[in-house]
Amino acid sequence: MAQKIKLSTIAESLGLSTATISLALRDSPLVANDTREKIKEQARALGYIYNRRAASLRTSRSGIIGVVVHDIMNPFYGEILKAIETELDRSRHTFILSNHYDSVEKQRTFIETLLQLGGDGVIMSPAIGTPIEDVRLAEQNGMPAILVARSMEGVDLPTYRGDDSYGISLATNHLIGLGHRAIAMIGGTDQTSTGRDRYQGYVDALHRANIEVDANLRIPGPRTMQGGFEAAVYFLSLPQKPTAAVCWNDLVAIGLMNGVARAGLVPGVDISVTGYDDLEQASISTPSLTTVSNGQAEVGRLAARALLDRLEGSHEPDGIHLIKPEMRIRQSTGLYRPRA
Amino acid sequence: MAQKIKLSTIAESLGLSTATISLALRDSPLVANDTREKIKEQARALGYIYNRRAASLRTSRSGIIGVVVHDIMNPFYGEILKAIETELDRSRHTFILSNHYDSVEKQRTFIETLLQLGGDGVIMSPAIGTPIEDVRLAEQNGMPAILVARSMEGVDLPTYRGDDSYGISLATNHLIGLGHRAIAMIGGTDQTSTGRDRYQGYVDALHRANIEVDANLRIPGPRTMQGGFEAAVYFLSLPQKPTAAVCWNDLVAIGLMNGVARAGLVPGVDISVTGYDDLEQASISTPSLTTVSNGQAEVGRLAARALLDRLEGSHEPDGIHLIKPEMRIRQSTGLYRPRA
DNA sequence: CTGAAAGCGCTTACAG
DNA sequence: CTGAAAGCGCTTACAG
Repeated sequence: MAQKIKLSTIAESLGLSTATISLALRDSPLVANDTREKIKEQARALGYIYNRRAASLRTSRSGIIGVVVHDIMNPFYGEILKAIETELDRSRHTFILSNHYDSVEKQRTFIETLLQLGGDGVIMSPAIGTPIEDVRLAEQNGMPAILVARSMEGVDLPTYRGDDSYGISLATNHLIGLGHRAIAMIGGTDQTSTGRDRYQGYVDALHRANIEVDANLRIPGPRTMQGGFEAAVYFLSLPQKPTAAVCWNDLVAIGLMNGVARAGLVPGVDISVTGYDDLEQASISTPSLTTVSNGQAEVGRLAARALLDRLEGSHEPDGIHLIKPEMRIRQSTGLYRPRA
Repeated sequence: MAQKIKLSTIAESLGLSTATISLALRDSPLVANDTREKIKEQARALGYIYNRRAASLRTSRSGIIGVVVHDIMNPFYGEILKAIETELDRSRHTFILSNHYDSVEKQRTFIETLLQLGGDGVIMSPAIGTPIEDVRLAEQNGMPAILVARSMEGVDLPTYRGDDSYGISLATNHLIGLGHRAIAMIGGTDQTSTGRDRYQGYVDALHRANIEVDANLRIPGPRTMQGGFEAAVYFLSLPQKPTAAVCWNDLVAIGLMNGVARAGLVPGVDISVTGYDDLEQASISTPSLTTVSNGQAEVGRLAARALLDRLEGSHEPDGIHLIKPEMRIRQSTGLYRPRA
């Protein structure tokens, strides 16, 4: 590797000062047009690489934004990230990504690393059990935080997520409308706000239809395709003989349908199944999945915008911003028919 | 936010010099045990945050490693990334991730950003059409590059990927062994080394079995579940009435099976389908997918190790390191039976 | 075992 | 419109 090119290299080669070079490269109107062009030309010719660390040490702005979610391999988060990426790209921010796999430790390490790098802000879907201090750590060191997909009690941060309780009630009502009565709820956990809200939405919908809530019809836990697949056997063996399942998300629903099919029953005919999220693969599963659109793209876009606005000084109101979910009716749900 | 705590803050509060503080925090043996403990204690008490930008400006090592692949939402890359993450985590490196979506521009912007941040190295799955200069740009500025999943002609970089030609021949031979003769190849592109190698492996396997290669049985393009799903109609309408399909990857295969099922045929019985990659979802699709394990985890792990080794000065040999693929036989392939 | 001083490569008032 | 100088917060020889 050749001699390192820096501002002073360019300055000397042109007989100017580093101040002028610096200003020119950042398109300051303080530099004459001719000079600016000459400087940019020379920078290109020499293969100059801007040293952001030096700049950011001086300005205390790094252009780095951190994003930490449960698992980027989960397409639900993937779709949120894609929207965030699109939004940040156009503002020339670099984003640093991490999974926390619901480990509070891993999440804290990430926040600390981000602070060390001088991150300008962080978008997070907080890990289960995140202590308030960990979020405060960011804020107190001048790094604003925005929450996505999950809320946190006791902090007043801008939070963008779907209206889970309403969304799950759409799915539950849809099944009730088709004549189902023994409706199981599969997946999710009480440890997240999302989990509690969805279960509550399901319970409320049943109540409104005067259907007794049977706690044994709740199968908590599964959040993945594998989880849904494995839950199928247990689901089918329930003595209540449920004819429908409200699933935690599309992955669980698709896994469950595969499990049901493997057991010789036909999903959408013998067993009605709803998903949640409306992932890209929901419409092409077999049968195509009736689900609830959860507005991931909107969540990501709004969260990124909110953070960028904050960095520019304009202060969006704090608190929870709920995205309205929408029903997507496809082939995985059908009229009630009793189990053989 | 309170007063910024820096080394000198700690130094003054303890009546020591910043040099001592710096050494103590990094566990230098030059500092007495008692002093070190006192310093660490005080750093914690004051809520000191290490400024990596300042340190890296001085040492010209940032602890940042960049990773750029086609699309992190594709589980194939997701599995590679997960392995890289695991490996880098234990060496306390931060990794910056980006998709290039096969845009050479986006990829170059990423490399430039990484250089500006003083990245220590980069792991990349090069975008289609990547010019050699873009990779050289990294190397010439002291940022070693490692390639994964795709090779590049004309550069002598360490490259980790599966043996595609051999892998696809395993799948093709398996179908031939079941009695299939009209075997289509669905998906992929001649624009990547992987695409060319896989097609070649398929052609070679047919030749070896004295089966004439029919160019019309190749349906290039699809790389996603959606793509496989959409290809199903065309595939089923081919006048050669193929009874089997070697798919570009698991996603295409699963999409195709869904499309085949939607058309009223039974995948694994009427139409045999093989995938590639052995993603987690391959074993739980309906029917479970016969596929080729592509060693993603191994690719990611080895690539990360190779980069870390290089950063520590030991020089692994350059060139292509092929991971041996393995056949996974499941339910999506069955004995030949003529199409109705 | 600890300290004083220089320097990493920028940007930003301040002069002119 | 351009330049000289200070300083961002570290680390690293060099002294003692």
